[in-house]
Amino acid sequence: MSKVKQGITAKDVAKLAGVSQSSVSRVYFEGATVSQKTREKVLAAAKELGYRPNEFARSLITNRTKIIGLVMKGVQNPFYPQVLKQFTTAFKKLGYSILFVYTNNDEIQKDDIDTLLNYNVAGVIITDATLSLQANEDLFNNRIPLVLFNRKIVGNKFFSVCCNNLEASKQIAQYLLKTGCSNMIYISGNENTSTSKEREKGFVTVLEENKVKYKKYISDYTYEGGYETIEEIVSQGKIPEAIFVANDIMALGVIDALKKHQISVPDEVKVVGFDNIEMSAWPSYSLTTWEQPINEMVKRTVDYLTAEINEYSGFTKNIEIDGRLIVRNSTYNS
Amino acid sequence: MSKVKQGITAKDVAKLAGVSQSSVSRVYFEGATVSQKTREKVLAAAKELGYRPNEFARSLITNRTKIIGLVMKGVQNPFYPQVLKQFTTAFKKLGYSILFVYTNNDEIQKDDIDTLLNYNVAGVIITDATLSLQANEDLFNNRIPLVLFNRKIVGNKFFSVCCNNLEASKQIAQYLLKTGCSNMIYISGNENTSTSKEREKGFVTVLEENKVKYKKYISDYTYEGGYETIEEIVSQGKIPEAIFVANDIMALGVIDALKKHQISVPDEVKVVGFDNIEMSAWPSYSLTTWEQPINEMVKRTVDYLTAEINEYSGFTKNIEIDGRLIVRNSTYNS
DNA sequence: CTGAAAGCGCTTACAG
DNA sequence: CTGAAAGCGCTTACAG
Repeated sequence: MSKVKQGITAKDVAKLAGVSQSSVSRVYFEGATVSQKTREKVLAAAKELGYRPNEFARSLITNRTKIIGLVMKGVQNPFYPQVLKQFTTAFKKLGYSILFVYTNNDEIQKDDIDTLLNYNVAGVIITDATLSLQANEDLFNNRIPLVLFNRKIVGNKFFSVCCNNLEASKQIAQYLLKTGCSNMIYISGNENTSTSKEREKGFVTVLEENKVKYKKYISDYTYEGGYETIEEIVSQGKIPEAIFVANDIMALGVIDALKKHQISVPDEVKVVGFDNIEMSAWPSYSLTTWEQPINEMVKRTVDYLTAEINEYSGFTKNIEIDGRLIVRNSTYNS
Repeated sequence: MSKVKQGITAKDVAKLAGVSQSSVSRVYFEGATVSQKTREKVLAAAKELGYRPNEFARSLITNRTKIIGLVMKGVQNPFYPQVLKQFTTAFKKLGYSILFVYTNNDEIQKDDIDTLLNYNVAGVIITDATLSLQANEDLFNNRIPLVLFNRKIVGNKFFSVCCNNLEASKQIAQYLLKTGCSNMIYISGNENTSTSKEREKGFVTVLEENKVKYKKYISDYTYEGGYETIEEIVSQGKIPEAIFVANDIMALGVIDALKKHQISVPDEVKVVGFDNIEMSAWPSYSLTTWEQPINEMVKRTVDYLTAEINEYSGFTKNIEIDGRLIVRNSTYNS
């Protein structure tokens, strides 16, 4: 335990600048008033000494931090690193840092949140998971605003930001109907996720209205899951005319498995994904998909959190943002 | 600014438990001695009140934190999310949290590091970038241990952890020679990176020893970069017998571009990548590549940092860990 | 083993 | 606009 004190404090700067420690503090505290002269003297002294205000002392008094806790599960799905990048960039501009928590749980538990509470984070984002009652209570009691990103919980007890999954999957069904398909399959993600449920619901609703046959296969939002589902479908000899896959990364597995069995996409089977991850545009896949409006989703999340940090209201709502269909070769032979 | 004090402090717990505030502190401070009776009384009271030690007050005194700063550039390359996941998991077990910094710079600047210094992080990892002199000086002056992960700077002034890029690329060259190729291309990543330089050097050294013709194309470690480089090569009519691509994500772009021009892999051109990202195993690519031993690389990084945190020595070394060649269909038609 | 007290480096009323 | 002083919630010598 040899860490030595850096030892340059506001006191040191004050001495060198010939002002009080309070004045030094005021220079670094947004909103405080200092004369131009004092400011200059302080900044000069600070620069000479290499002064840096201690965030911990600061937070101890203000009981506020400039840290946002970001809890993420699916780092394996390229959609989420993109989300991570955007959140980091957006919050950096606002002077916030990201405390990153990786989790394996579909439902965030108390101990995943504990770290964040210990650091008294200003806000929490959970990107692809929900959270346990206890975990939520801990956040609530500490008045820490929370956003569920790309997940929602039934009811209006959380602020969530998703794309409009229901409407999106309806439009996907309508698009596939228009291309003349009449025998379809839905491949789900993890069944307990709101995204998979809603994408199923929208899709199925339209198919049933149009009296079109469909079948559902349960998978898990991974490439391997998509791949193996096709193996199962092929082994049962139940190749449909179109497959709606609950996310892109699974859809890539679906396409690769179909290729392996020399089932032509889109001639024999049309495939539609969801997310518009970078890879869906790669020529090996050229996947028709639904673009999630990440920019807008991130913006809404950031706006809500900064507002709640500024003045806590506990306001909750399920925000849904429209995306758009991106047609590529997996449904349309150009 | 309506955030209300949670207000449950060691003092409150002390009152309820009928002990002094110091005793409460001792229960939560590892290494302090408390009697079993006191401990029980304190824990009971703490549980009743929902007490949680304030990390900021703690860090203010100890001048140490349980935070590791992780600076990452290439979140778009699937190699790095995997690295992020492993670091988060490893440090969580040790009670450390990750402060995540995303950067666009190949060379980390002072202001990227500033946040980390403000939070007095216990250690810093930079995964795919180097750092400016000033940034390094700031870390050094504050005795904050640093690891360059998957990058190194010439000389021995930093602790870096890489795979053995030189040896790996030599073996890749030897492997390609054995398959009978005699006219090769190296597609580089960003030219200022140590990884790209070393992979080039190892590859070229062996080719020159064997008097084999090669050409170098400069690219940028992205899928698009790989794709466009092939467009250039094709337009020049200079298709080689084998291409060594400095990382996998570029190699996928290379394969897709070759496919587009109906140049058969591996029959007409063999392709080798580097990293062994998940996608390289996907059947659409089946890319021969070099497996970076992420587990071991992460372990060595974590071991070094924890040792330096425990007792700072400033010790530096370039650690290089062996990987292995993974042969797939992009070089070998089974 | 335990308590009273000093102090970490700041912010923030309070006077002037 | 500025300074002296109190205090944020802890850890840590120091006595006992």
